[in-house]
Amino acid sequence: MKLQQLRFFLAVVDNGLNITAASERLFTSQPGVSKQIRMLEDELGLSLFQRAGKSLSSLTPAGARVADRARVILREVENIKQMAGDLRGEATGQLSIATTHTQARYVLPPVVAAFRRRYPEVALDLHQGTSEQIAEMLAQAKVDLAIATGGGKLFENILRLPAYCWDRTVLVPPGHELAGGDRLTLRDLARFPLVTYVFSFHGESSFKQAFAAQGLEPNVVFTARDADVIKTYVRLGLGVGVVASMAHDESDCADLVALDARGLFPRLTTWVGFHRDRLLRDFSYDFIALFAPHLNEVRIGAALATPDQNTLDGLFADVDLPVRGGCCDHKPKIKRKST
Amino acid sequence: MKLQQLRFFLAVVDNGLNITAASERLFTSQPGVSKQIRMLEDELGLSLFQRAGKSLSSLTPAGARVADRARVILREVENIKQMAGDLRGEATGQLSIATTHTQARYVLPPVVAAFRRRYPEVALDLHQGTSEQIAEMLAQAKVDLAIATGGGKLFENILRLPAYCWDRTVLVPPGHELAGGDRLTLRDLARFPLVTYVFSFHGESSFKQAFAAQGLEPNVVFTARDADVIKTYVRLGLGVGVVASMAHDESDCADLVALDARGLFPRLTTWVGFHRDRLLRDFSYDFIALFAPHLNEVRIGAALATPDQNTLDGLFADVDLPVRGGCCDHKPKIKRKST
DNA sequence: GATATTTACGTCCGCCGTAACTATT
DNA sequence: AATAGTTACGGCGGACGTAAATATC
Repeated sequence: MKLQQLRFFLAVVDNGLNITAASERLFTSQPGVSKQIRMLEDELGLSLFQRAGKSLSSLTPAGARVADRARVILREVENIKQMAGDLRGEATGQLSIATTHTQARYVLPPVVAAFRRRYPEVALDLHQGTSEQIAEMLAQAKVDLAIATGGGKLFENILRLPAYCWDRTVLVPPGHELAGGDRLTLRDLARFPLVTYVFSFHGESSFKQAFAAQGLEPNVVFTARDADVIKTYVRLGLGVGVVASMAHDESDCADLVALDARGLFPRLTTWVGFHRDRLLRDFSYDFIALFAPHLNEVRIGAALATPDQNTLDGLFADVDLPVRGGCCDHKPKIKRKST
Repeated sequence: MKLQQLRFFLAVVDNGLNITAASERLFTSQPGVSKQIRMLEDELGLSLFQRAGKSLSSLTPAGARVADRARVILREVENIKQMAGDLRGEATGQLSIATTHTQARYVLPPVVAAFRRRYPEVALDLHQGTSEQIAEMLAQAKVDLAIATGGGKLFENILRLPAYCWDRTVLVPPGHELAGGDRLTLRDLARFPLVTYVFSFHGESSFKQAFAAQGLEPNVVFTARDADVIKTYVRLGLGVGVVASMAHDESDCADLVALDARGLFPRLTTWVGFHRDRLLRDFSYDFIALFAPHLNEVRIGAALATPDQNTLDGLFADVDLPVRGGCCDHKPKIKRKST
């Protein structure tokens, strides 16, 4: 058994059982892939694929089990290579991060800037996408880290570490009836056409739930993937904007009025996540620490030692997660232990 | 990186950093091993060994970490091969078991006989040794299963499944003062010279503790590794024998009197254990089930899913472990659930 | 007929083993 | 001197790529 045989085999599995596609991704010839797979099958003495004539129609049960094990092997090979880079003391390499527009546009810029200063030799790839796309990229190991909010079942086998919390902020044009009024209520909001994020599977559904809990039905007239688009339409007077608190910054103050919506909607937690079994480069952990200083080596080590995501909360009991918002950022602080 | 390079590397590590010894074990030439290791080091860009001139003096920290990962890889390769044997539906192969004399001589014979009837094509290797030797063989993956009693820290990373319980039996020659007397006490035993097992690190120390708890000091005049030797000396009138209850069978009744020692010493549990991460052949699980019928696929699966040996007890809460003794064997039974 | 896989075959890299050499005791 | 490891080198197997054949749609 050769590592290459396993690599070829998995490439075929991951490319819809298409040997030609797999060979192209592997930058090798198609007959070579075909042959190595036959040789692997011969050595193991079993068929990995169900064949319909010449083409592969499906994985056999045996093939599926071999594929699972093969993934472990190739992951560990990858881990050794990553480790070697760190042990050589090199600060070169690549760090790929999947995240949402809000993070990439409003939260990560200073983090990325600091990271690039510290690691000028590391190529940083920021992949932007929906929760589903982020989960997909992480599952396929196309990215090292994910930074997102909510997500529930999408992120199985992913270690998610809480980074910070945020609320929503309501944006209206200057002079709008809601501007300068009393403390905002959901009832107020329900009276106006709303402009907010596209509803995805993840936490955003809490938007509608908050209204429903008070017997209200929000009048959402327009949704967009990112806050910049939402703001544009709010400026046009199309409606009242509801965005993530981080998405409101000083530059908006000129022509938009931000209203505090804390308490109206449930507070959300943005996390940074990665595959439990994939070893990250040292600089990746540094990136995480730059992004969320409480996520230091010790805490991440403890989190990795916790087998289950659900029992992880206790680890962060002593951390007062920072709450981020355009005008009220504050640094994370560690709770004093109650005596 | 090639699997062979990892294999060569680990062989050197496991042979006292002696390349020649490693090459012999690998049935290949010494320069080949030397070269492949250099190539692995070149590819990873780091030294795996600390070299003193030409010879290897120690593993570098990097080498140690690579070795750990490499072991995972080769173990998974091994697992794939084992799995292939099962998936082919073959009932051929090898099953190596490390165990103690008592098990091999008194407990396993009927199990082995039944196993051999069912799997005539499987070569069964029984390796007999002390607890320490058994732990060693299991740790080095020289055996698939271990069957032993006690052992505490010796068996880290080993999944130990309780198989049955046993007490000690006291053996005396016919006509001995203790024969036919009242219920035996430790005080009685302490009055006579005793013949029992060699004290090892494991549960046997409970022997002395039982006496010490009553302020008694046993007079052990002779110790042996196995019950047959002990019986021989008891027959010679050298002293009173204290053996595992399984070690007394009908053939002894002619010239030895067995006295029930239940309650005098703590009850011991014999377990069957194997490496958590090593995949066993199907017939190995069948062997376990033959040995301890309550250790069926479901329970072993549940035990494998339990990350920690210490939290494993709950899994067997509903099992009434059989107690084995020369004259009072009984089958395991499942406790009725209390309503 | 277009697409996809296997078979066939020639090239070349790289692994292996022998032999000679070097360092260490 | 004996033991252990590296360097040198020739043989050979096997991996790869091109080209042709074959099966599938």
